[in-house]
Amino acid sequence: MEEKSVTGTQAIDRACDLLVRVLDSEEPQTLSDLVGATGLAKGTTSRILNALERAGLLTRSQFGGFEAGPVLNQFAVKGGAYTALINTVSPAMERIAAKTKETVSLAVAGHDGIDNIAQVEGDYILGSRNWVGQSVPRHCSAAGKVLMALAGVSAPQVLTPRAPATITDSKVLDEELRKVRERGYAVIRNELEPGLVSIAVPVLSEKGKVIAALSVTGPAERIAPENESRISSLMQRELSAKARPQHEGAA
Amino acid sequence: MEEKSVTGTQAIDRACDLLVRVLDSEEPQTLSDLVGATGLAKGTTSRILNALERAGLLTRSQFGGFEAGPVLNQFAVKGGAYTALINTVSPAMERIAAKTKETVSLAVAGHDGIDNIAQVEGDYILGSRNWVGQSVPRHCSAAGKVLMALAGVSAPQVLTPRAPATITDSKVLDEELRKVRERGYAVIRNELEPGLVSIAVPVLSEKGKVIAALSVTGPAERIAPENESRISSLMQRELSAKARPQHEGAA
DNA sequence: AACAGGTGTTCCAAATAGTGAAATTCCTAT
DNA sequence: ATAGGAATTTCACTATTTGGAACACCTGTT
Repeated sequence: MEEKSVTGTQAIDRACDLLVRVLDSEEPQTLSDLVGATGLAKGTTSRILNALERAGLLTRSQFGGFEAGPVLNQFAVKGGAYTALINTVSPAMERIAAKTKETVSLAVAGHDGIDNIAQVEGDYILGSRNWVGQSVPRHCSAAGKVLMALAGVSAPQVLTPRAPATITDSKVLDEELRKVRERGYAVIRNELEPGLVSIAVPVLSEKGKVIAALSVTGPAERIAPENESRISSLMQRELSAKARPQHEGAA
Repeated sequence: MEEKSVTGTQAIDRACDLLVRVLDSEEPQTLSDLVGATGLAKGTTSRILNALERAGLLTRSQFGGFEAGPVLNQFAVKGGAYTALINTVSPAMERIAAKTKETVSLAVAGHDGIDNIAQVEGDYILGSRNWVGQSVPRHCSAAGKVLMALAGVSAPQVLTPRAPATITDSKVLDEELRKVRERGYAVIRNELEPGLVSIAVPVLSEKGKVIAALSVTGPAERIAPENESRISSLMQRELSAKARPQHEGAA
């Protein structure tokens, strides 16, 4: 029940799997954790982890267990590929957060799901917590719908339910994506978590390609269906204002 | 001419090598680049790169060539392991930069060399450029000397010359490290680049372990040998002031 | 001190899985 | 259309990885 038979890389696939597991977990992963999670033989796992450590990709935490190694931490301080995008969009995010008082997030299509790469908190106490560095499924996030509808991101194979209203039928999802293309924005309501509403609009590159999605997230009680359109317009307006130098309204 | 015969991981070692090469280069690396650099067969290289791409560790740049993939970029926005350290030390770095007007850098022992993880620019125009995310050899950097002398970091196998005064004899290096332990700080002068002087002091964890090195770097013309001791004391003072709340001298 | 209990590493024969040279496909430019 | 370069796939061979079990290594316990 895996991919479509790719050969010649068993060992490397296993190594990658282990590496990614370690990177995706908050806690250092011990050998036994990883053996349990992957089902690999203990000896094999040990050998692979040592190879990854030797390459500087992993390191042993002083409390036991493996975590990201010097090469990756060094890569992280360089900033990664998303920095430019984040810097461009964050002024708009600040303005939207100031006006809506809700949490504003920026997301891109990740390897398996939607990756949240930046977030600005709103004023309300009841808001979404910081989920930068986390992934959510494509079919039950507003950003995911935008990226599937407008950026050619493919739909997940299986539409796993996450909340009462999660779309689990691919026909329904197709229709939903059609609506997103029509309106230019996407909404989720009780689809990811009960009571959670999120509205997302596309972020365009200079060449007009959809490269990311910007979303406003808050509780259903504060974001009524009749406000969805207003909020999405606000986001689009602030996004397209990003290029302009700040000389509006002053004097 | 490699390591001491580690077996059972040829494929993984090759994959790691390719991955690290891509991460360490600024430019996307094409298949042929990597074939040339590693000497692997074209088919093998292609297969490995595809496996790394499948895992989300690499991705194909739109201009051709491989670069860091979504999994690693996602890891990078989370911040990596050095963030806490950088946040703790940066106030001291700011103060030192303000007082010395020279560039101040924070470095840790990386996988192969000394990794620069943070930097504060001084006022002078003639200063070191931003080298965050870059590595320098242990034996010809002040931070490297500090970490070798006081943090148990091992000396490089071969002491490659980099500048007129680079230490290339391991006896001399041992003696130099003894001096570093005695004084509590390290200096390089024409050892990394002609005309470049750097003074480094250890950064301690709460438990008193040396975990990083802080250095001041500038041209030989501005940093005379008789000032080395003064500058190192200044750094140590500002570093140890880091814990104190700011209630000194006010009112 | 000796002993569990748990964690990580090394050994080894067996055969699976990776290798590389060459052929093929895929582009892009002319 | 066609040539040229770059990446991928093929395939027979065997070098390389594999996994179970034995071994070492701690850390806390009686």
